[in-house]
Amino acid sequence: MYAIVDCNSFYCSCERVFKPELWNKPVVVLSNNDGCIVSRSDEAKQLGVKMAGPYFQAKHIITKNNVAVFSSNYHFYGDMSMRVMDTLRAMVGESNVEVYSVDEAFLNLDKIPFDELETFAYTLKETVELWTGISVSVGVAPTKTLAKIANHIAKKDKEKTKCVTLLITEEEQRKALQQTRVSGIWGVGGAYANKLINWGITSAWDLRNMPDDWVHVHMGGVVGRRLIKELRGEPAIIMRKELDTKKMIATTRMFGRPVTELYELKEAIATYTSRAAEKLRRQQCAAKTVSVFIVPKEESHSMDFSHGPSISAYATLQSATSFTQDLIKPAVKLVDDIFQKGREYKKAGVMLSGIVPDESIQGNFFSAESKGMSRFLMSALDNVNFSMRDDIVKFCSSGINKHWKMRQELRSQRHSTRWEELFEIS
DNA sequence: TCTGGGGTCCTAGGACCC
DNA sequence: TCTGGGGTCCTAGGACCC
Repeated sequence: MYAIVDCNSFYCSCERVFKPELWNKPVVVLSNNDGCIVSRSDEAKQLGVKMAGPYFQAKHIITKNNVAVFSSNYHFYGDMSMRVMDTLRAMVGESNVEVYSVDEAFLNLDKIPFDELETFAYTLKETVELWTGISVSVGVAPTKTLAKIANHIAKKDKEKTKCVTLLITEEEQRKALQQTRVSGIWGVGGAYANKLINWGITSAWDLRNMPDDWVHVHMGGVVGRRLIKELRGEPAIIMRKELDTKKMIATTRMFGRPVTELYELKEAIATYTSRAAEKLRRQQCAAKTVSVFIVPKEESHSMDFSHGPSISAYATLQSATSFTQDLIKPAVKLVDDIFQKGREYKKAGVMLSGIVPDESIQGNFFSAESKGMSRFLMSALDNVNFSMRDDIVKFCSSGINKHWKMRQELRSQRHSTRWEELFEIS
């Protein structure tokens, strides 16, 4: 049996932990650049604030109803997430927890006796809330996909379910699948959902009853086969060892205002490259490919928003590296190649790929002897930036003023990760 | 005026090899 | 006259997730 434990309105719940005056009040948290709404409390949902909708469009509802608004505070949320995950590990053992995202984790419950599953699910929920202040919903089922569906049901009617739903018997599963739209299935996104509905397949139950071969042809081959197996209660997506080494590392940001100058674009790219290189070193890896992209601002009058096409270029390095200076140089050069004078840009990003473990880096016959020094410099840099504050030491090419920096006007205090912002009780 | 920032997996097709 | 079959590796692109 699997459980999925999913934090309720995670970012909002984090903000509330240190602000009891917001309990039972509507709260929303914005994405970077204060662009979209990425977390809503139940009260905000009831007011009609849309998930992932642009902030400016919901502003009238927000001011009218006195909704509390926060910019994202990822240091804080990351720390709270760790506390939740540590609690789960303490309860089922480290090897039975798979952290799936910042606010959810799959648990393997094979060791829990069948008739104790329900009690255990409630204990899980209550313990996390008691130890961290974050409320969670728990879904339990024989496969991960069914557990996700159980979790949705638990969240949908909290009064009735008390945030816990089990889909153990075939009867329970049938009912749950019949009331779930195909678009609500984990693994079915917009494209497949539309396709399925056009075929007359509207509920998860309908999909579950389609032949394997049909699903193979129409839903991405083995991916689709796995999906319907899971819906039928046969585990096909197993617990994964935590992926500690990423295969791709990206740092991308919208700008706070449109950018037109080449030097500003270069500063931004240098800054993002530094951040990406830091992530790379944290997982003790090196990268062989650097790609850079910029997105021009464009007039758009269409209803459904989409970013325009991005302009990108990549460079393959002679040998994989994790040194910031060796990555910034090619990255900034790529900006020269793709920049067009006279255009406005709204977003840029850097991606590192071709990632290999650091110890396996092939020596380059022609590279200078300075490698030891670089390594020393990098670890000094990371230590200072980690212990003091981000970016206190940086490369000059990153710029000093950063007029292009994203907006973040409503960020809360980093109560749990910064001494000078510690929560005070008077 | 104003719309995030990360990631993953799979498939198809081309280049290349023997 | 006539030109195979099987494999690997890489990249681009499409789907998905939160």
